[in-house]
Amino acid sequence: VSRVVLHLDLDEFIAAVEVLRRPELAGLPVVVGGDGDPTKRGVVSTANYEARRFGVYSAMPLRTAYKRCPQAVFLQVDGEAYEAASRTVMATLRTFEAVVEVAGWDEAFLEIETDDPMTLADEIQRAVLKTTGLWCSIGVGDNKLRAKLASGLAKPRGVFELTRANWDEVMAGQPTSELWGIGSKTAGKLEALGIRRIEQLGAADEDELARAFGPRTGPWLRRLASGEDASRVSAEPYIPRGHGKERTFQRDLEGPERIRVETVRLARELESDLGNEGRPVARVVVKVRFAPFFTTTRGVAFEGSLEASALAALERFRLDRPVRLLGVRVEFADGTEG
DNA sequence: TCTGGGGTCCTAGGACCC
DNA sequence: TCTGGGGTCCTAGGACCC
Repeated sequence: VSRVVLHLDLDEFIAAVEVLRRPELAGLPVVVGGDGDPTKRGVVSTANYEARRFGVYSAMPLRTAYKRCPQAVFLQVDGEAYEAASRTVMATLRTFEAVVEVAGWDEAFLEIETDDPMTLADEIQRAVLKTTGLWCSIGVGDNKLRAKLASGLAKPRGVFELTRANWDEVMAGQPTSELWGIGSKTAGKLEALGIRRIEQLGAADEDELARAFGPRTGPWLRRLASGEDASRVSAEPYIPRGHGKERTFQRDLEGPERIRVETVRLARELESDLGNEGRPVARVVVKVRFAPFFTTTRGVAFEGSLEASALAALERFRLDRPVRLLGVRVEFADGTEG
């Protein structure tokens, strides 16, 4: 018996939840994002596979999605519905003899003892389908990193095993951006150093990486390329470091007074989100995105009230241009750093 | 009428202290 | 007249992820 790590990832999660409660949408392209109006500012949260065939993907502006697939059904994001579906999925996973780490609405890691992880993964996949009607893909690995990458390779509705044994065969020739944590910026910077494929990153000079990416990130990038990962699956409840609320306005805000009014509104909404949790707030940070798309932040130590602190932070901006987005965020004083 | 909203972690520079 | 080096904390920005 050996310990394995599984990573479960629900397939087209948000779109699948929507189709589940509206069976008449089955087989149609469905795009979930914003308030469901594809002529407004907003992006795609999830497109189902039918919509992806038209080139519609997560994070794409809704207006672009609409151009590519005007016949799609556009739906508003309904966080509570996804939250409820997610809870059922996680409860199903906890019926197995495993350490379960929730890693977002539609993802979880499981650490479990088994001789036959592939069969176990099949069982889990069937159990989730049975209790929720949702399909998932499961990666089997010898650590979290490999399990996570394996679930991507398993999609859709599959199971895939990625361990030290087949790492090179599967990953060595892939572009560095396939790794979890390397996005387009880092991939571009690596390419400028002549590093395109994962095997090249694994063989790269650590000092050169440290110079280009910093003392921790550089060596970490090289470790990623090896597939090694010492982090543990943990069932410990997660303690958030902070909480924020931000809003993109359908029309840019003009003038400091409007901006102040909306900042106060956000601060009050955030306060009500925080409820009576009573966690002490250390800092309040205001984010301003000026038109067309230039973002800066300013923060102050918490003083008096959330509203007063947010206004104090706002005072540190020069509000001489139209504002596209405002955000207010708190950082908790009893955070878990250290 | 490109470019959401919720987060996390790391980096670099300046302040400050010894 | 010239001008150290560590360490830590704070802050804003960047990159990434879902």
